[in-house]
Amino acid sequence: MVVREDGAMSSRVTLSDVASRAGLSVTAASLILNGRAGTGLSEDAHRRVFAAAEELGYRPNLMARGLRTEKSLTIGFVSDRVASTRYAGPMIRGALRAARERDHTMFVTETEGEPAEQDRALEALLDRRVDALVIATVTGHASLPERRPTVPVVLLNGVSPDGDCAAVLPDETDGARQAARHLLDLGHRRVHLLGIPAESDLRARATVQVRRRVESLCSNLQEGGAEVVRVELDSMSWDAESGYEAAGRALAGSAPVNAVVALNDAIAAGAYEAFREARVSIPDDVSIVSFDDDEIVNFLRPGLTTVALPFEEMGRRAVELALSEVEPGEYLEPMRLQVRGSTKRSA
Amino acid sequence: MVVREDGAMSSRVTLSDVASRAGLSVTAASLILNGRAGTGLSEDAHRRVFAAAEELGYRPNLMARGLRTEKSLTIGFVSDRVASTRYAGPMIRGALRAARERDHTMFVTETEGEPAEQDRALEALLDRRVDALVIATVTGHASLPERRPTVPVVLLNGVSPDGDCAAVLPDETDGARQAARHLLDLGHRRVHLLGIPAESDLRARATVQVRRRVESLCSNLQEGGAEVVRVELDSMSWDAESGYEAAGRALAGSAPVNAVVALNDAIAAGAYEAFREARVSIPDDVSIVSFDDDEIVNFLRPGLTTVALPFEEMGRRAVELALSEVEPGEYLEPMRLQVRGSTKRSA
DNA sequence: CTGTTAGCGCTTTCAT
DNA sequence: ATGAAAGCGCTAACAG
Repeated sequence: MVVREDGAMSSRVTLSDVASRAGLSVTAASLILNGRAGTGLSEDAHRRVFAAAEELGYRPNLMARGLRTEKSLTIGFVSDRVASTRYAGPMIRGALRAARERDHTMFVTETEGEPAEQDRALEALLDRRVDALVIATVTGHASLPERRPTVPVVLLNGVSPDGDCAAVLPDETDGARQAARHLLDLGHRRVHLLGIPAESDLRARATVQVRRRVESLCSNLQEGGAEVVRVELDSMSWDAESGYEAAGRALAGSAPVNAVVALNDAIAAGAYEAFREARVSIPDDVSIVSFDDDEIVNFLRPGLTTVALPFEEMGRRAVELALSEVEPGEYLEPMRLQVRGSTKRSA
Repeated sequence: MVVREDGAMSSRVTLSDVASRAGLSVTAASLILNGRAGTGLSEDAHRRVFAAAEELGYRPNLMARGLRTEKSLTIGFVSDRVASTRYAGPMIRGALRAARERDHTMFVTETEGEPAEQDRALEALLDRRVDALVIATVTGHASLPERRPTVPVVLLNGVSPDGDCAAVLPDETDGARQAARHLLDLGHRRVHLLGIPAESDLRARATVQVRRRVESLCSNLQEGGAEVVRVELDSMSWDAESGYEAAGRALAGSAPVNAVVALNDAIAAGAYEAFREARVSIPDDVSIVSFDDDEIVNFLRPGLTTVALPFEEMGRRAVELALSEVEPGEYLEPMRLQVRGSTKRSA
């Protein structure tokens, strides 16, 4: 078929090349290279096969193997905009690490939020016989295709409408508890919540993550005896612009602003700006804690105390669960409070 | 083999299922579904095959096809830390889009800068018979394995030591020219360069991109009749911290600071902070232009005028080149000056 | 202890 | 105008 032994015209070394060089059948070579136990093949045969494989630089053709074994050693990672946003990196990194540790390679696709794109992506992945699927979302709203894939599926940072799918989520309830506890421990008894969605939005549009964050924040602060001042946002988007605006409104309000929980880091960044302009010092005049531990906090002075989203661990977890064909249900990953310079004991 | 026709126990619909339902041979079914021209198969046969495929929900097994055709319709994307950094998103996104348009699915791997990891990743990808490889770097230093892969390879944002490989790079020379031109056009005749590497570093450690950026900046400014003040960084890293420090040093220097080029956005962000503290107004007292158009510029006020790195286009380009088996050489992607509020006509 | 044989699902000559 | 048969590279019964 192909001129071998000297590289000339050789396309790629195949198992039968190894076998013939070792003077054995392909079967024997296969058994030995796959370390199959209980096949009484001689020590010598082992040596010869390994030597031949080594010398020839043999590498198995995983498409061929997969065709036979029904295992491709690949996993599919489908995301809405994960590859694009700041949040994305850590999720993908965690997933990649977990996949690599298990000798799997990961396909990454991005659907840009289009459900039709998601269907296409899933088809493409299934056509390539991925062993498992991770469906990630940054918006928090996951959707599954009508016809359920035949391979294990794990949702990453989102829940399925029907909930009959494994879903990896941050433990927002506990994360928010930590934020509340932190301010209470510092002696604060009045807390402005920056970026609370309107009640109607909270019920209708907010993700379950946000809902839990808000609820846990309120209940923990109130139980701790603190007054809670809700400051809603003008726009629905949690960005620096609206954080700036909301903080300004808070300062103009009747209740003095001494402690603030920003619903995410971008809002906090905007609030920093507003406080600076108003000559309100962080943390002397006001303590501020927020959520995410976004990369942008590196640009804030003083350092922002924030509850980190455990995206990397989540990504890793999702792959682990997917490859172990786990049962449906929620898998919560702990959030961790990062204490930095923006919070201080109440005067 | 498998009970079909009613879904019970069926693993997945195969081409022979389609063929038998259409009352034809697999050959015919294959020919028809692949739209092979010149095979005089009847109109009716076509109809029956398409109908059968549709009804059964047939999807080809791409591993099987690939085994036969030696084409996997996949491409491998190997990166040092692309999936983790802010720069990464756009590169991956561009690559993903280009791949999708060409019906390819993309494997993504991350080597975390370890050469050994890169070798492992390349092996894994080659074992899965990717049709092409894109090797991306954010550090700008690409390295290729000893034994060159047999599939087309394109370097993304890096050059190979030996240069005998296609490489996609930003057109730094022209980007820097635009930045210089912009300040000159605004009437500035003294420009502080923030973040210039020391001469020795520039020669030894800097990437070709940085070298071109610096050289083009200097030569264009000088040709335009401007005085150039080089402000080096304390540390080698281009971050906000060192930008802050360097800007402070510039202000303390003898030459008044009226126009600044920061070598990247992070440095610019640090400079913003230093200027603010020194009560130096941007853009009234000082104009500032930088490079990258990083996401962080969203948090800066006034908006930062910056020369955008065309990462998305570069990612797209790399995939396009890889799939068209292009020749070695440099492929430059144009950079674009984004004018925002940080630059103003010289007083 | 080792080899023969039969596929995995697909494409592709080559016959008919 | 259609089908039989071979084979991509691998694994896994089943015989010797």
